[in-house]
Amino acid sequence: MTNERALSEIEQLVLLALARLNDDAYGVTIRREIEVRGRRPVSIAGVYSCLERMEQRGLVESWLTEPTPERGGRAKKHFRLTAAGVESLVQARQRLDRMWAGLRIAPETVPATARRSRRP
Amino acid sequence: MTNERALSEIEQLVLLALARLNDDAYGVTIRREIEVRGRRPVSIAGVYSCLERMEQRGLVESWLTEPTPERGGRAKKHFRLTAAGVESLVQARQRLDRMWAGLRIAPETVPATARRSRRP
DNA sequence: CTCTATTTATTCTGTTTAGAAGAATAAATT
DNA sequence: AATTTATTCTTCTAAACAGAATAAATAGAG
Repeated sequence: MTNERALSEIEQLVLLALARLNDDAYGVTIRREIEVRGRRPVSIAGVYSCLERMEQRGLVESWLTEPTPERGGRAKKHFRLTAAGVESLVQARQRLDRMWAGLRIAPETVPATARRSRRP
Repeated sequence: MTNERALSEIEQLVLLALARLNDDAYGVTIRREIEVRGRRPVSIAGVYSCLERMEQRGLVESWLTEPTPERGGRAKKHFRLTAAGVESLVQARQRLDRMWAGLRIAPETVPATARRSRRP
């Protein structure tokens, strides 16, 4: 059945980029989305090898599109989420939600000075 | 800018386990927390090497505690978050929040098992 | 019109190291 | 000595990086 292996951080970010980019998701735009919105530097080779890996696992699927009439506008390899990809993305999110649930340090309440925990 | 390296998934989970376990955080309990709450199998060697790595980066700190009067209760190496650890944890969370923001696939709307914790 | 330069996009090569699996070791109690 | 809890060690695979190479398109000089 579906491989239960957890997603690495980059795998999560790539899947999330796919979810946002919709029809415009290919190597370069995926990388840009992660770097701009995620503020997370990532190598282009890392993005591609990650995509290839996830395609083999059935989390994403790809197809070639026609060249576009612009400089360097060669045919692109586009990607989209599969149902399994969406599911494992949601599971990764739920896992983190469970781990965060009830913790005193919450992202919205922490400025830069996190309160030290007291002894119970 | 982002001179700090991003956290891997396991690094995040270990830091979150530390945040919850407070004074009771050491190799075995950290692993258990991740496996039970995170439902994420992780090797014990992975936990320790992750901890060592993060200690060198200043994200956690450790100290040895006294043996306890129970079978196998040898001295344990306890860990706690540093301020830098809290900060990078929060940044990792905020990064994912930004990536998730506004996506139509939301954890609470997708599969049947999604249920927010009751906590007003 | 042709040939080279430039741009966008992907793939390849080599390297480092995170993390898994499992054995080995350490230190406590029974 | 045997058992239990805890940590460390050894070996191995593959994820991710850096950077070069390649591919395919248009632009521009002549």
